[in-house]
Amino acid sequence: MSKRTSIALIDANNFFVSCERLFRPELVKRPVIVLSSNDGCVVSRSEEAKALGITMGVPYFKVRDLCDRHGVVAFSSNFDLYRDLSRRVMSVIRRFSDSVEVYSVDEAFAEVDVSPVYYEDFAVALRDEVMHVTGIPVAVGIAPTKTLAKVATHFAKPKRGGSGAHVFVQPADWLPMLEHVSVGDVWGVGYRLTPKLEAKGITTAGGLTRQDDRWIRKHMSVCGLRTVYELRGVRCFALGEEPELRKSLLHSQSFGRAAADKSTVHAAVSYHARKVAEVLRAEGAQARSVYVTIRTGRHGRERYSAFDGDTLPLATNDTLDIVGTASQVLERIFKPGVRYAKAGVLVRDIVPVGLQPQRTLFGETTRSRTTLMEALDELRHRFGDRIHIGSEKVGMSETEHWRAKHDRLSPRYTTRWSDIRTVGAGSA
DNA sequence: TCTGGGGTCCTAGGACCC
DNA sequence: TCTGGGGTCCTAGGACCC
Repeated sequence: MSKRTSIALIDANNFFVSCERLFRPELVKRPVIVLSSNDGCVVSRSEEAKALGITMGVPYFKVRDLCDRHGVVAFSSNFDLYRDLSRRVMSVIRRFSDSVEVYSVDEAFAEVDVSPVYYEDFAVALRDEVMHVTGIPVAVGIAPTKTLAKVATHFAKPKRGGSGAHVFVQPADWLPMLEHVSVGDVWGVGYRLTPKLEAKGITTAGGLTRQDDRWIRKHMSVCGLRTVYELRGVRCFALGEEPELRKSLLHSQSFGRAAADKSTVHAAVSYHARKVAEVLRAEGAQARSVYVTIRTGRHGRERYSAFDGDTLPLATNDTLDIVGTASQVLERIFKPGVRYAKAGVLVRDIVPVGLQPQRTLFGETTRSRTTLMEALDELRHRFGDRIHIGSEKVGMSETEHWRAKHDRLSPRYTTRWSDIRTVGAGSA
């Protein structure tokens, strides 16, 4: 007898806002938003903020007046806090399932290993336990495929009148619901395909399931075909296995102010290269290809962007190697007279440490600096991100004006001793 | 003045080889 | 010298996700 399992999707409600509210309970029921890096765009909104018409991804400056008028509380992104709370939510989910795929900071898929008659109970218990342990509200959807689990979660959300749990077992459960899902809301149908589908008269997820396979394959590639199969209940996307080694790693940031001088851009590139090396070491990985990306703002009259890289003879996670390579690439692609607004460093061809000989043809060994890097990492853990390399500094008088602004940052309540909240007990 | 950061996969086309 | 099929590998670009 084959046991049919289903997939649960656990999705935190307005995650970043929920994290901020956890430590500022007086903000519950008030409009709250969280901004992206550089306080650029709105990336998370409370229901009250959504009701004011603040849309996802809107530039903050466009809604600042509206926010001021309605007393909307705006936070800069506090990723240390969100990452830590995410970790706690995921650990609760793992108590409910042996097979969990962390899909993003605020979402996870989990295998549901109970009989379908208990799906509803499972979803409700999971929702309540996450709330009880972490204080983060989540919605749980259960269905035979990932794409349908996304739809189920959609209907579980409080803003759609859901209770935080929604379950699809039979096609009769989901087929009528698909008529009420816009085709653009389907997981895997983005802003490019949506107008094409609508032009063909396909406006809902239900319409998509009735479409001819050959037409889908031709116009949406195999990716689209898989999505359509999943909506019909045929599983095409397996639950993610072990966290494989990542394929690429990017560290980048928009500048607080645009910069034209090479030393400033070089400082930013050096910083991102160092951060990339640190992440590689933390993950026990090395990379062979180092790329640099620099560009102007995307909205001004002046537009320039460049992306290029070098491949090293040996994979490395050494800060000085990666910074040095990135600096050489920057020399090639830097164009004088351009006002740059963003820089980043990306590495590819990532392998686990120890998978290659530590010696080149010429007998150079990369081992010699390993101890130095270990010492740097140790210093960083003890004293924070204060150890820089020389090229990150622009000059004595120059402030680091490429660094992003985050004027509305909340304290790092859970990851920094100095930011831990003090709670008074007894007399007030 | 002010528009994020970090990923994945697929496909077409070119280089190169037999 | 020219022609051509067929395979592999790499890369850039497109589309999607959060």
